[in-house]
Amino acid sequence: MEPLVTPMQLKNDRLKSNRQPRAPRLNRRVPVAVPDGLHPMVATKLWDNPCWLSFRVNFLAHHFNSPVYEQIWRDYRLTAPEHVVLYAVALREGITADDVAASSARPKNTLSRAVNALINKKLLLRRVDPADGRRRPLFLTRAGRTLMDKTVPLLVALEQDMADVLTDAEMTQLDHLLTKVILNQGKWAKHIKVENES
Amino acid sequence: MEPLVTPMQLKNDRLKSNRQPRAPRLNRRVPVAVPDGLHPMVATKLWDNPCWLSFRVNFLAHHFNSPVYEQIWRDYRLTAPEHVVLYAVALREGITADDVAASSARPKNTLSRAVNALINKKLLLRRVDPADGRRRPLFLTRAGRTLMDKTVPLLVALEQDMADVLTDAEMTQLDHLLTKVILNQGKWAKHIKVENES
DNA sequence: CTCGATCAGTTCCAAATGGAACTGCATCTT
DNA sequence: AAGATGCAGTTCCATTTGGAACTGATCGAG
Repeated sequence: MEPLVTPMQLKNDRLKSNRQPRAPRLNRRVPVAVPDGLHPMVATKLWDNPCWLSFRVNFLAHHFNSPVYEQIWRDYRLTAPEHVVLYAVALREGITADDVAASSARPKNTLSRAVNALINKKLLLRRVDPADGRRRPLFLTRAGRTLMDKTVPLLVALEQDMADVLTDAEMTQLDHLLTKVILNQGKWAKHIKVENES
Repeated sequence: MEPLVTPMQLKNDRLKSNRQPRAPRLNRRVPVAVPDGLHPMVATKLWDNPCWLSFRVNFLAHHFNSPVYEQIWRDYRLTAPEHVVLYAVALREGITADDVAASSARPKNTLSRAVNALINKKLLLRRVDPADGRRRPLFLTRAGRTLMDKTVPLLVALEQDMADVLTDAEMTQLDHLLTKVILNQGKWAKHIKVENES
């Protein structure tokens, strides 16, 4: 019988983990002050976790997405994939469903359904490209544009709340570093699929 | 009839977007060299998008998670939530399913299922905390530990491939900035739910 | 003590999801 | 110019998902 850990012990024991991190690449700096409400397991994943980057990025993505899509559903009855489509078209009219798929985290059949739902709701317009009969470029209707004028400020506001602790210089830094990693994608996305079982 | 946009035009037209960004807070620096394979819509979302942070973070999370979980499924027949649980317990034995839920992006019923599946597969052990009969602390079996010794290096390797473009100083910077934003969570997570319709 | 509040974990079930196969149009090859 | 190949988008359907209600145990107020 090994000793069990109660939440209280967890809270105070954070530093003597019974599992040493493997292959740490960074000099991990535990911050001077750990906020009071921080769940001890979140602290573990922040500072006792070999996957420092993927945890941070996943955590932020989740805690940004879920409240946003919850509110967009409550207030405007749009599902997450529907809003993804609408948002992408708002950024660039005339894109196709495939363009949305390529730049988002959803498979194309999910987006196909979302596009059709939005067309039914009269928020989106689908034409046929006269130059290439396979492509169906998408456009916002007036109602769609009006809707985006309400939801986009919401997203921007949450982003700004999130990034608020950062100085302008830090925001620029963060933008720069994340962009650099994303642009490097071509070099890492392939590494993983090597041992195909087929 | 508005003019339609073909993929070729899209590729070359990236800079004269027909939609001006709203409320830009950063001096967005379009990088000197845009990589060749970059999908034009990804470029739009990078540099013509008021939500610079959430896009980057979502993009990275998705392009990290999906290949990793695909491979873990192929090679070890673990679902994503199962691996999430196993990974969390490997970081800290004796946590409960609730601790995993609090530090991950999954609801607790999904994790409850994953825990039971892992127990069936003899990878996880669930005891009862004698000090508090409600808590069921989780531990790895020997097989579970062996499995993690194989999958964790995989995740670490992909992370390192991702972060490879960054210098050590930049990695430290990025770690620091993301951590800062996460620790600020208490201040932004609440802002959104204000207009409850009930 | 006892009763209501709370908490960890599970079950239920309607809905969303996504891999794979399919349709139909366009382009390439010879 | 006909067949092969490729691409955008859709459909099918088994599986997963996750909100909500529930169970069973502990805690805490009076």
